[in-house]
Amino acid sequence: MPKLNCIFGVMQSILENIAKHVVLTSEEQALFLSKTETKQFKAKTILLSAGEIATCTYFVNSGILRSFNINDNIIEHVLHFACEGWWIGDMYSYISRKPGNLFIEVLEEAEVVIITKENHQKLYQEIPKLERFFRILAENSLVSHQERLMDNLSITAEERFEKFCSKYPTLIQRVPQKHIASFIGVTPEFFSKMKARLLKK
Amino acid sequence: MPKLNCIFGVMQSILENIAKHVVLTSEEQALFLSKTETKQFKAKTILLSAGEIATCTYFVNSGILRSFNINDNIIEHVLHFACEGWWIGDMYSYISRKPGNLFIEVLEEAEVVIITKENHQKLYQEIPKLERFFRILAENSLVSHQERLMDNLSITAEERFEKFCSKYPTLIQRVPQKHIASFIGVTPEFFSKMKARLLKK
DNA sequence: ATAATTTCTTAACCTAGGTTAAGTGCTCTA
DNA sequence: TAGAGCACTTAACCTAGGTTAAGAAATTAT
Repeated sequence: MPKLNCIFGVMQSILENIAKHVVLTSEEQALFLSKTETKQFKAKTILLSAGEIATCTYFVNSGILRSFNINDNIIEHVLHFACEGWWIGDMYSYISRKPGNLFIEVLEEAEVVIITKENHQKLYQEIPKLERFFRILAENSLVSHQERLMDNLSITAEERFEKFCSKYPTLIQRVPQKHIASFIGVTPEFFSKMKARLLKK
Repeated sequence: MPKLNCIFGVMQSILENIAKHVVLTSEEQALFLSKTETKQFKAKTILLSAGEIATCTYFVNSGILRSFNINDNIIEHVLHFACEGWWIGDMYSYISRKPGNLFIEVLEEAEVVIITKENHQKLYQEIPKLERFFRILAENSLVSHQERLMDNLSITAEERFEKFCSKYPTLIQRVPQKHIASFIGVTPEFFSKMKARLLKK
């Protein structure tokens, strides 16, 4: 595996991601990178478990992660997928410093940029522009959660599935369909039934 | 109606709200207030309609507003309530500058602090600390939307109602129950049935 | 390759919550 | 103070999606 390429890829990618919303000088870029750590994880690795306090935020350079919770009936619910160029974490636990409800798991071997809460806060002090970046990130995420919330209330599972397909076409091939079912808000059995119904058309 | 008291109340309130997360000098406070406008609205006033571009964000000093959308079947879905000390708006439309899907309506006569997008952006330039404030606001809002999303997938309408009651005890007395039904994600008829069932216990 | 484990499918049956409709209050407004 | 809307309730009936269970297919590990 061409490690150097990967590392290079990562670094570009997270800086590019930031550059979408704020302009950092090259010193600031270097400072930012010095406060991050990049790691490889194999599939099935659990980066965070429910009950733990989330001390890090993750940026995915390659591979796929998911966040999910497990309710009293031992049923998993996928909150989020994150593949190349996406951020993921347990925002509740991260900002409140209380034990969270989310698990974060690697679904497909991944290279992940890790920022600890400590470093994150130092970065806010040293590069105030990052407040703006993470504000915009949170606002965009909020908008997509609002949309998903309304979709769960006002459209059918079939329509949600179609939306998912057009929004995240690559994910369908890459993650087990039971997780997509969960993200959409139906059981794997119903998802399977629904898929068969759609194929007949 | 003691207009001066009201105005004074508003101003305190929004500055107090900001003071929860960032410290402004009194010059900055004055600058902030100079970029806002406070207005009274009667119940049933529509501040924003679906299809329009949201050019303002609202902070509620008194009264109650709600945001909702209307789907193809002419059914309303409440996204949000906002009473004293809450912010409300159509974040999607506001940040994308595209026509939104939300209506914002006054449910109970209200005094509202209005910030236009233009002024908001000037404020970001003149008081960069506000980036931090609105970052934190967006992050908190994100967390509560994530929780609501998971609740809609993993707990029953009855449990959601109980959560609503303990989270927003004052709203139950003040808002027509059909809107609470909608917020929770059930029809008014089912809500009524559920309430009767709960009273028997 | 082969066993072991996941994942996916199918099908019969079940239920939370939706729909329709009719009736009973409210509460504004005239 | 009437009466025109709203807001709420009740009840019969309906359906999207859940549950259970068992087998088939695909992965993964040995």
